[in-house]
Amino acid sequence: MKYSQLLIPTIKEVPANAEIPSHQLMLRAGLMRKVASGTYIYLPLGFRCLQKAINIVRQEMNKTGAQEILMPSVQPIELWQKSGRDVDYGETMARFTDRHGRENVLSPTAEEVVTSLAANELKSYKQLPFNLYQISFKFRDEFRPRFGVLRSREFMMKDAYSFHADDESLDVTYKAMYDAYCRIFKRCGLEYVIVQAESGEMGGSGSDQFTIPCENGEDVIVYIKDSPLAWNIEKAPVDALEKQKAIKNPPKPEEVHTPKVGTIEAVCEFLKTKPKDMIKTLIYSCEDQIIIALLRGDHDANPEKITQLLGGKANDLADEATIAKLTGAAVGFAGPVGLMEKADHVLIDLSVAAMAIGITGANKTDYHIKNVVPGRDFKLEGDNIQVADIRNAIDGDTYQGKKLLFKRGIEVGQVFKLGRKYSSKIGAKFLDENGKEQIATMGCYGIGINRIIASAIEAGNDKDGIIFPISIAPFEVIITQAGKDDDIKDAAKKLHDDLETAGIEVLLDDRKERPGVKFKDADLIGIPIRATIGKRSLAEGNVEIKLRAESDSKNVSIEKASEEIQTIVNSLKEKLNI
RNA sequence: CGGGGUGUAGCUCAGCUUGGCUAGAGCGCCUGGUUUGGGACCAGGAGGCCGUAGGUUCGAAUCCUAUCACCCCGACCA
Repeated sequence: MKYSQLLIPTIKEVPANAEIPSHQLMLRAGLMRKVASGTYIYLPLGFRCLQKAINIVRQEMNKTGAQEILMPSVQPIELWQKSGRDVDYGETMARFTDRHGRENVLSPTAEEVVTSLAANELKSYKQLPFNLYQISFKFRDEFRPRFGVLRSREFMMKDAYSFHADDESLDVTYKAMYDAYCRIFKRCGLEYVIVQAESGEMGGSGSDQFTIPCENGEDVIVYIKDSPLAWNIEKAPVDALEKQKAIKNPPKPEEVHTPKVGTIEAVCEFLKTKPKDMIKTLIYSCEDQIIIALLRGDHDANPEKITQLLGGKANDLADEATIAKLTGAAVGFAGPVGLMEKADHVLIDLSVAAMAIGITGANKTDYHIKNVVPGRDFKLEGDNIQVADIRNAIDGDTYQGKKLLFKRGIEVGQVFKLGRKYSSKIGAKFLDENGKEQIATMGCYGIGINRIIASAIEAGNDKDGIIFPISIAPFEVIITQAGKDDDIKDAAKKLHDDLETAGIEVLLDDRKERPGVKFKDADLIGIPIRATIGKRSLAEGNVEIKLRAESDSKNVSIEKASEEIQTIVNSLKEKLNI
C-alpha cells in the first residue's frame, strides 16, 4: 500500500478537546475524526486497527465453537419491556418511534433479541448447548461521553450469548470464554488484569472483568500484592475494622448548633473534628421503601454492595423532598437517632458498628448531635437492622489481614453467568430427557473492540506518538523512502513488493516530503517496524531497520532486507501468539 | 441531569476587562525558487458573517439576553 494513496491526516498540534493520550494520539495519528460528541469516523488507519482486533476476536471465538451471527441494531421495545430493562436502562437506551407509530430502541446490547431467538428455535435439550456471537456497533446514549473512544456513544462490541440445559454446562462454556479472553488480550498485546466484578444491570451470579491497568482508566481495581486476588472496587471486600475501645462513662449526646454546614467537610471544619469521627446517614428509596445506610464520614457507600443486600432490587438516593419529609430537616442533617424506626430497612456499615463515639446529624436543620454512641443511642440490632459491609475499600483497608492496593484500569471485556433472568422472562424453554419443560440457563460475554485499540495506545505511547503491538497495528512495516532519486525509489518499491508478496502488511511512504516529516509521521502512527531507504545507507547497499519500541537501528544489506524484516515480523508475532 | 469552562482561519491560540478605522500570530494549505536523514528557508498568495438569534449603541468579536455546540468534575458501562 502506498502512503500517498491513503487518507492519513496527521496533525502536529495537540487537539484542544482531547485530554488523555489515546484520544489525542488517535486524532493526531489520523486514525479517526469526531462527528459529534461520542461518535467517530474511523479513517483508513483506524479502521485497519479495528479490523485486526476483530479478526483476533473472531478467530478465538470460533476456536471455542461459538457461532457468529448478526442481529439488528433497531429492536422493538416490546422485547425490552418483557425483560424489564426498558426501565433499568432508562435514558441510556436511545428510543424512537417509526412511521407506523412503533416504538424502537437502538440496541445497547442484545440479550433480549438473542433470547427471543432461542425462545423461538429452542425445543430440545439435544440442541444445547450453543453459543452465538456478533461483532457490531452498539449505541448507548451515555450521560457523558468522554475520553474519545473509551466512552463513546456508538462503539464496536463483540457480544456472545450461550444457552445451556444446566449450570454445569454453563460453567464449562464460561471457563472456555474466560480462557478465550485471556488468549485474545494476550494476542492483542495487552497486559490485562482479571478482576471479580458485580454483574450489575445484567443480572446473574458470577462475573469476571478483564481490565487494562492504566492511569486514565475509569475503573478502580483493588488487589493484593503477590496474590491472584483482584476485584473491581464495587465488589472488593474489606476486613471489619477493629472495634474501638469503649469510652468509660461516655458523655451524653448533646445537640450542637451547626448553621448551614451540611457536608461532612463543612461540619468537620466547623466542629474541629475529622471525617472518621462522623457518622454519615444516607437515605435511599427502593420500590416505595425507605432504606437508611450508615457510614463513617470518611467512607463512601458502595451501591453494588447495597443492591446485593436489598436482594438485587434497584435503589437510588432519595430525593430532597423524601429526605425532608422523613427527617424533618434539610438535606445534610440526617442522623440515625430517632430516625431508624421510620425506615423500612437500616444498613449499618461494619465500621460504624466499630465506632466508640461519633457525631451525626440531629434530624433538625442546622443541628448535629455529638457524643453519639452506637448501640447506646441507636440500635445495632433489630428486625429491620443489618450490620454489613456496604462501603468502598479505601487506602489502609485490609482483606484477610493483607493490605489492599489500588490502581486504575480500563474495562475491555467482561464475562457473566446470567442464569435464567432473560430466558425465564422471554420464554427460552426446552424439553429435557424426561420430556419435562425446562428453562435454559445463559451466559453472556462482551468485549469492547474500540477499547482494545484505545487501551493499547494508553499503555503504549511516548513523546513521539503511538507504539502499537504488531497484532493490532495498522501496518506491520513502514518503508520510509528518504530521497527521490530513481535508485532509492526503485529499491523502496522492490522491498515493498517483496514484503507484500510474502504476506507482510507494508506501507510505502512514497510522499514528496522531506525525510524528517516522514520519520515523524511514522513514529506518530506507531507502526512497529520501519525500514529506511535513503542515499546514506543505499550508498553502502544497505537498508536501515528500526523498531518503533526500541531506540537503536541496524543496517542490513539490501539483498537480505526482505528476509530480515520477515524474520523480525515473525518474531514479534510469535511473542503475541499470532 | 447538577456544577464549572470554552466557542475568533483547517489546527493551536491572542484580541474582549476599558466598544472605534482594514480582526491578528504561529503552524497547516496553494504558487515559484533554494533545500533534502528527524516536522527546512525565502518570496508571494488563498482562507474568518468572530457559534447562532435577538437587544443596547452613532458604532459590537468586545456589553446584555436567549439559544446551540463542545470540553472538564459527579451518578453508568464494553
